[in-house]
Amino acid sequence: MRYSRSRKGAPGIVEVAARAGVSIATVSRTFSQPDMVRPPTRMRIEQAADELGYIRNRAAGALHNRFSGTLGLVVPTIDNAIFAELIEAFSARLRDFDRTMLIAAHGYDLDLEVAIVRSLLERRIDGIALVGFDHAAVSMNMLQQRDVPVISVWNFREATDIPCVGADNVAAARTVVRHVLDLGHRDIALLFPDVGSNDRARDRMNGVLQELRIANVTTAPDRLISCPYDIGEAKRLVRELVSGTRRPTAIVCGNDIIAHGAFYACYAEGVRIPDDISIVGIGDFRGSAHLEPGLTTIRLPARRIGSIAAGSLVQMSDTGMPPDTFNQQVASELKDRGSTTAV
Amino acid sequence: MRYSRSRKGAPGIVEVAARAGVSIATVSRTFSQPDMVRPPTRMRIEQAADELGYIRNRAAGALHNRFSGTLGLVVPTIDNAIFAELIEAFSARLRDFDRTMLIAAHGYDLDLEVAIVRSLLERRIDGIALVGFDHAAVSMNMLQQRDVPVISVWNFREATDIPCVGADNVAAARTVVRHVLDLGHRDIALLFPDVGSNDRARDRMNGVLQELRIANVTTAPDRLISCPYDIGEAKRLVRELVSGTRRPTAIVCGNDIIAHGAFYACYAEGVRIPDDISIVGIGDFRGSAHLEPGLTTIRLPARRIGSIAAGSLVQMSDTGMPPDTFNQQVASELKDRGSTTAV
DNA sequence: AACAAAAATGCAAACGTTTTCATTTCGTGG
DNA sequence: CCACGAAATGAAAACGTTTGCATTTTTGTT
Repeated sequence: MRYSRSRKGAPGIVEVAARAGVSIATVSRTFSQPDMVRPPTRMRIEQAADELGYIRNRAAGALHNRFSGTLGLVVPTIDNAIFAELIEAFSARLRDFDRTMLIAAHGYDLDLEVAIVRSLLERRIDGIALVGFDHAAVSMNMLQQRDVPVISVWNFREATDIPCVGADNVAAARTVVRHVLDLGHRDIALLFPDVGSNDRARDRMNGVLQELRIANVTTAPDRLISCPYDIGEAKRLVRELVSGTRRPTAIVCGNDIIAHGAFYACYAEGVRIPDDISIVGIGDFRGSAHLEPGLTTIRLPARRIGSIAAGSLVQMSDTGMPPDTFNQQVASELKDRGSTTAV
Repeated sequence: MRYSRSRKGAPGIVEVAARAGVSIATVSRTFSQPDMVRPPTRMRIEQAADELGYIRNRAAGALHNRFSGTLGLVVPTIDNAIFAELIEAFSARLRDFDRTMLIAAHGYDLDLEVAIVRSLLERRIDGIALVGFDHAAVSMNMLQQRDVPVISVWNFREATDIPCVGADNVAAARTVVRHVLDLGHRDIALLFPDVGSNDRARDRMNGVLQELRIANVTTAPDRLISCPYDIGEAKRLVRELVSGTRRPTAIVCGNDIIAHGAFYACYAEGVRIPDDISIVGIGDFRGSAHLEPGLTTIRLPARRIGSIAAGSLVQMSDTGMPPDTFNQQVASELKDRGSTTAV
C-alpha cells in the first residue's frame, strides 16, 4: 500500500464542470449558493460530481473569501469531566452550521496558549472561544488586530471586554456555602485548587470568602487547603483531614472532582456521609448524582454553555457584529442531594 | 465594536517582503524552510514580520502543496472518560509536529460518521484517525480514493486492512475473566454494552465468553445483562441484581464506567465489596484507582495509544508510506486492586 | 585577484476556488 | 411571435502562498 503524496486523482471543480458541460462558475455556485442555479443544471452537476467523487475544497474557497468555516476552541484541558461536555456540545452545535472545530488544550500554560492562538490564526479560523478571562495580552492583541471574533466561555461577569457566556462562579460558590451555613455548619474546611491563572477558581474562592464573612464565620488557616484537580490527591488530603481528632463538620470543595476524592476518603476512613460530615461540590459532573449518597453540588450547565457559545460565535462571524447578548449568563442550580445534612 | 468581514488589515507575505526589501519568495522560504535563507536576510525578514504582525496563511500554502497541516480525529463521543485521554494525547503529540487537530464525534451513528469524514475531507486533512474497525464503506472509499492516510485507533487486531494502534480487547477481557475465575468465582454476572456497531465491546464480550467456555462455566441468561454506557443506568441495574436473593459472587463489567455504577449500587444496597461481591471493570479510567476499595480492572493505555497514533499518522502523511509497524499493539495490564477476592 | 562552484535570491506560474461583470437564456405580456 | 426584464450562466481576475528555474551573490581555491 502507498499513499500518493500528490493526491493526483482527486477531481476538482474543473473536471466536474467539463463532465457536466458547464462552466466552473456554475459548479462553484451549485455548492456554495445552490439556489442560484436552475434545478436541471444543478442536477446534472450534482450527478457529475457524484460520478467523479468530487469533494469540494474549502481551503481554496477560504483563500478567496477569507472564511474557513472552522472555529477554534481553546481549553485548559480536554481530559477532564468539565470541559469534555462543553467541547462536545460546542462541536455538535457547530455541525448544525456546517462548521468544524479546531481544538487545543494548553494545560493552564499561558505561553502555550499564545502559541496555540497563533497556530489557530495560521489556519484562519473564523472565530475563537477561550475558557475564562485570564489570557495573555499577546493573544488578545493578535486576535484583535485581525478582527477575529472572540468569546469567553464558562465564566460570567457583568462587564467584560469581550463577549462571554457562562455561569456566575462567584454566585455559584456563594450558593453552596450558604446552603452549608444554613444547615448550621460552622467548622468548614475549604478544598480549592490553586487560583493562580484561573479566574473560575478565583471567583469561586472569592464567593466562598464573601459568604463566610457575611455569616461572620472565621476559617482557621489549616482549614483552607490547596488541592490540585486530581481525585487521588484530593482523597489523600481529605483522609488526612478527617482522620484526625479535629474533624470539620463540612467540606466545601472547589469542584466536583475534589468532592469525589473527598467521598472516597470518607469511605476509606469509615466516616459516614452526611452523618459524620457534609460534603458539597461545585459543577455537578457526570457521576455526581449517582455517588452514594448523591453529591450536593451546584449544576453549571456545561452543554448549554458550549452550545450557546458555538451559536454566538457563528453569528459573530457571519454578521461581523457582537452577539445579541454580549454578556450571557446561564443559570446555575443547586442540587440538594444526600451528602449534606444539618449539623 | 465590530469585526470587519474582510480582515483587510492583515498583512501578507507581500507586505513583509516590501518592508524587508526582498522578494516574496524569500519571505515564504523564511517561514517554510528557514535554513534556505541566509541568517542576516532571515533576521531582517523576521523583524519586518514582527513589526507588521504577520501571521502566515497556511490555507494558502495548503492550496499549493496539498498539505494542510491538520489531522482529523473521529471518535464516538468526546464527553467520556475513555476518549478524552485519547484525544488529549493525540492533540498534544500533534503539537510536537506543528500540526493541529480537527475533531468530531458521531455518537455511534455511522451515517453521521460519513458526513463527518466528508466534512473533514473538504478541509483537506492530511490524515485521519478513526476509533475501531466498524466503519461505513462509503467513508472508507472516500478516504481511499483520495489516498488519505487512515489509522484505526483503540482496538487491536492481527490482520487488518488499515494500520491500527490499540490494545487487544479480546485478550483484555479474557484476562479479567480469568482473574475472576482463578479466585474461584462461578456465579458471575456480565454487564456489557450493546455490541451493535462497536467492535471494542464485541471483542470484549467474545473474550469473556471464550474464557468462560474454556473454564466450562455456564452463564444463565439472566446473568448476561445489557447495560448502556451510563453510570446511573448501571447503578440501577446492579441494585436490582444484588438486592435479590440470588446474588452472583462476582460481576464482570464491560468497562469501568459500568463498574463505577456497580460500586455505587453496592454502597446503596449495603453490599460489601469485595466480601459480599467481587467487581471487575475494563479500562482503568480516571478515578478507578481511588474508588474504595480500588477497582480491579485492566489498564488500556489511552494516552499511549493517542500519542502513537498521532505520530504514525504524521509519519504516514510525510512519507506517503504505511507506518513502521502496521498493526501496533499496546500492552494492557491487569490492575489487581481491592474490589476482588477469593470466593 | 580571478574563477568556478555553491548558495541565496528573484521571477513567475501554479494551486482550486469565489465573485464581479458581461453575456446569454428564460419567462411573460402584448 | 416579439420585446423586454429577470434570471441563469460564463469569462476572467482575484485570493496568498509555494516552488521550479533562472539569475545573482557569496564562498572557496588558486
